[in-house]
Amino acid sequence: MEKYYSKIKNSPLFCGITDEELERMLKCFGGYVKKYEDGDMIIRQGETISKIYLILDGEVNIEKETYWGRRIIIQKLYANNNIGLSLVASKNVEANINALCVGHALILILNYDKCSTMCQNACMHHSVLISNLFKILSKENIELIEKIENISQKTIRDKLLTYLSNEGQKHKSNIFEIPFNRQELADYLNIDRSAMSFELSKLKSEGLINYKKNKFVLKVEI
Amino acid sequence: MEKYYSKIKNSPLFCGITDEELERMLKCFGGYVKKYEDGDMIIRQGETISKIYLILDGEVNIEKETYWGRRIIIQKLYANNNIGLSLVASKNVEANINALCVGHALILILNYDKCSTMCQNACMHHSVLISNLFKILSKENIELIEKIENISQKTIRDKLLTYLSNEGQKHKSNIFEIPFNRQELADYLNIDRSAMSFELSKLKSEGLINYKKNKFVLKVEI
DNA sequence: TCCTTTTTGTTGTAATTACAACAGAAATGT
DNA sequence: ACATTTCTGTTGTAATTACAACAAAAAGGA
Repeated sequence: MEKYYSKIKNSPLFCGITDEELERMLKCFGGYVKKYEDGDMIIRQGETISKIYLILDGEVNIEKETYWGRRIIIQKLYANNNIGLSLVASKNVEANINALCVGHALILILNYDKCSTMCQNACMHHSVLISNLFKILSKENIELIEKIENISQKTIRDKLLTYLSNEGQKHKSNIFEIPFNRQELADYLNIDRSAMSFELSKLKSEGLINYKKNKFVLKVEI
Repeated sequence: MEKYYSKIKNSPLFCGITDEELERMLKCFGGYVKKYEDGDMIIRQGETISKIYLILDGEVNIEKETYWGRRIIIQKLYANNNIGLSLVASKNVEANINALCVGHALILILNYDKCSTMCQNACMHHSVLISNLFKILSKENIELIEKIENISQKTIRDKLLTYLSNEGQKHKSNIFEIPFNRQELADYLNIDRSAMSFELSKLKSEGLINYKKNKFVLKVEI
């Protein structure tokens, strides 16, 4: 557990909390680290969630399956991100997503019930933590709206250009790597993979973008 | 101002806060009520937001305009909802949406800066408020994911069925009113209005749904 | 009431997409 | 290095959609 302290300390979740406080809080919240392997379900649609999941290492896809069996990728999460945070606030809310491990991952798991009841008045750190939770959810909210913008474009071309432009702005650069392979990107943008590949080629041949595997270059201002 | 107290008191934002506390907090946060008319911009894309907006009465559309000039309706908000809450957490974040008044609306406006600095240690209500903020954002998060589910369906038919099914579940009934007119619903689901009308007619003729104006009846389990 | 405006429904056509099937490239394991 | 598997790109066709143009219905105002 101790070997993860530095990682945990630097997460937005524990931002503004000192080392000794952190140690006490982790005990208080029954914190432990769990390993997941490729394909493992960390959160399953329909479950009731009362734990806070913090990714220490690895990659997690937030997905949904349609009634007709198609996969929707809502977002991809990395180290320092929380999984399903919006589900712990209200008890009796069923998870509306699946959280799937991609490759190996290390997840810190905290008991939010203990966090919210035992510390309500006792811990002065509780207010720092809940303030952090608010900030984290705010960021996630903004990212979800960005995703809505991406997939709300009319054509495959517009979806790609909007997505790539947004990624460029996030990286503050015209050169960046995207976190998806082609099939994942298609499932994220809700389009057919082969049609997407075709459109990417077209954009490349027109000189608007360049790419090799996951590395993209934007040659235009959108 | 006093005449709005009962409305304000019953909002999720001030849940768990007593009457006297509320009065003190409203003064402390420089709270005031502002009237908006149809088409007024409450929040404009690109602005930096440092105020909390609480809808006391009326209807507000959260929208985005695409690069190509098309309207995207992200969500429709009503009394007791907050506008752009995710924007106040981090200063220097530019609004990624427009908030437009639909018809008349009454909005309570609070100064979040005062709320977060002055009360950091002084007010014990601050922690209640920030806990409420977390819960509100959680709910919004879940709704955004639901919207993503709706618009991620492949065909117009699937989008309509998914949307109507989700609305039915929310109302816990097969009979319910939707908050959108046809054009708004099309802009919410990112589809063409006329094509949507055509598909609605088809669903009605097939006996899967029934509707008249905004009142819908689901005749199947989805 | 009548007229005007707004909203909703209908239809045909051009554009776009999904899908399937396959080829080529890259990655992986032995 | 080779075989195998996974990932990416290409193409043709059927299905779906956007768009425009218009008709019908409903709502609102004088």
